Amino acid sequence: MMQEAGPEAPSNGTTNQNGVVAGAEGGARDVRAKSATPSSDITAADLVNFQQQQALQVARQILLQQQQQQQQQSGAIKSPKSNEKQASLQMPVSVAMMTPQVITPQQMQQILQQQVLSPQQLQLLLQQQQALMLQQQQLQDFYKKQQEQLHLQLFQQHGSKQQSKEVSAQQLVFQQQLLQVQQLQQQHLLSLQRQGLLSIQPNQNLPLHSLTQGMIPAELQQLWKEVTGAPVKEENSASNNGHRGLDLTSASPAPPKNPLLNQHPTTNGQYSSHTLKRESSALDDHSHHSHPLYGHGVCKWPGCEAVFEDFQSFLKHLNNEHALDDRSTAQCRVQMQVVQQLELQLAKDKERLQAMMTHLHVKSTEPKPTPQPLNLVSKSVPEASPPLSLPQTPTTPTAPLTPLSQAHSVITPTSLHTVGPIRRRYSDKYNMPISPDIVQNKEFYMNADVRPPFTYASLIRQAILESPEKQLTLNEIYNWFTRMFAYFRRNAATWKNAVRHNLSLHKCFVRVENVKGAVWTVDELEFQKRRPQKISGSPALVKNIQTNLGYGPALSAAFQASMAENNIPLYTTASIGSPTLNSLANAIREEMNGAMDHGNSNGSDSSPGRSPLPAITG
DNA sequence: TTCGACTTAAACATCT
DNA sequence: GAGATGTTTAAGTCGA
Repeated sequence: MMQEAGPEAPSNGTTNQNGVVAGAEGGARDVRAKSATPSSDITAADLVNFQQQQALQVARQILLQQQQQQQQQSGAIKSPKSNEKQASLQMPVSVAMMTPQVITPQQMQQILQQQVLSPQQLQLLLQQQQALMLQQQQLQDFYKKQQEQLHLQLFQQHGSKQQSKEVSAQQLVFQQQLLQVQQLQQQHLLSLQRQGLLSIQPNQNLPLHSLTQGMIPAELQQLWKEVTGAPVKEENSASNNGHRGLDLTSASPAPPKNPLLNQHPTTNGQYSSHTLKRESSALDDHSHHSHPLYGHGVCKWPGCEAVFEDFQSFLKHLNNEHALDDRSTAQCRVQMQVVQQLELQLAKDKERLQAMMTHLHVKSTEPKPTPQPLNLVSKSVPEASPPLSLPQTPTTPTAPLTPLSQAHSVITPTSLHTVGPIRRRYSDKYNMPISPDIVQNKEFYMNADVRPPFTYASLIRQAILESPEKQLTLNEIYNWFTRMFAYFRRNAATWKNAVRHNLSLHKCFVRVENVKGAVWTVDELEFQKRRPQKISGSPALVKNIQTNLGYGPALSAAFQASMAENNIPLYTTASIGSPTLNSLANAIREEMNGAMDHGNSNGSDSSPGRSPLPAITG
């Protein structure tokens, strides 16, 4: 009846094994570019150069337009001489634009913000800003010149009325244009402020630190002290113009002292931009109090920790104390640096983890340079050892490495990432109890959609043995599977059928009629019987196992020695953060113990909880 | 190449 | 009748 044929049931277990490893390996080899990003390449000197070039272009354009307009408006008045005079204005203006004096607070703020802007954003803003500044400057200069010229003409010609009117009209036009440009600039500034890209008023002072792109931790600390402890120096608005003369090229033309801080400027820029936008949106939404800067009645602004009774008070405080000023901006930058540092650290650790996993994977897929301990041990050893195959989803960093032993046979370039049913090779023969691995990787198997590297028979047996009465109904076995393994929460049609099939197939599973219906139990003797006869029973078997299985004498000795320590240092060290390796050690122990058990006695149960170590070490 | 273990799919019977 | 349970067969993979 195909009662369990589900949509997910694959027609062939090998269909979904294709090419996953390549991607994973590619990911593992995802070497992050350490080189400077475009943004980090932009130094203050570059900015100045860029500004100069932009200024030249814009100035020429503006002058050209102005000249054309002037020619149109007062063509009769203009003599070739005056045109020459106008043309001669280009030079001083352009030169003037090249001087640092034209760097306004806005521009400086742009530079300050450069680390949080993408290069594209930066260019765009700079262009806009520069164009507006230039327009204004040009108009002012031009207006000045026009006035001078006007006076000259008036003096020379003693002012014919008509000319005077035309000149007045010219003046009016220029004044209007000047006003227009000023308005545009105001709008531009407003828009910048709205976007959170500009945080200070034109006359506000800028901390010199802000001009440095890369900051070493000491600088960060110093800056943090300044911005959190020292009062804000925003009073020198008048003398602030002194910063106009600030030589940016000397301010921070040097490359970042700490290259790490500038590795992801683009990302950083996006982040900061998003953060600011998010904050503004959060501020807009006063209904919810899950403000990231507000928690447990405390302002979480770095270095603040002010206590508030309600959210509204906090919001007021936030708007008043942490408004858009240079102090807040600097604090924000510091916080960004902190985050960036953490992200870098995380990236490093991720990379390290990837390298570790890649290394282990490569090792496991190597032809056979190293012995294949567990797998082969269990193979020749009789039943019970749970096959230890590597989980097929390296994408999950927490993938237990326990199954290393079998990895060489299970992990293949095409199968490594397979999540669906695959034809895995369990070279062991249920030799060992799987409980240590399952227990220690419980969390992993419960959450990761990874096929457990154990045979159905092993799992069924484990489920039954874990039950208080050592017996389970079929449904309870199902439940155990789904409870213990995320993988079995899907593909039910496949694995449930397999479970039933295994229950019926293996004699070790005995169906018992119970009051609550039919339950399944494990016949351990039958389970043990399934082990190859040639192995069981002889102490020499173990040696045979170890040698046959690739355990050289030295390795065997070393292995047993390490086992004697009961901790298996090699693995326990690595398993500090990874229960998998720890379970690998347990599995090895189990494997070895299983072999010894069968070598020494037949009755030994391989159930979890026993202490296999003495069997090996003596 | 053969064999055994294992997985998967499927058909079928029985029971609830 | 539908679904769950249980049995059996067949085909295929894999390692020894």
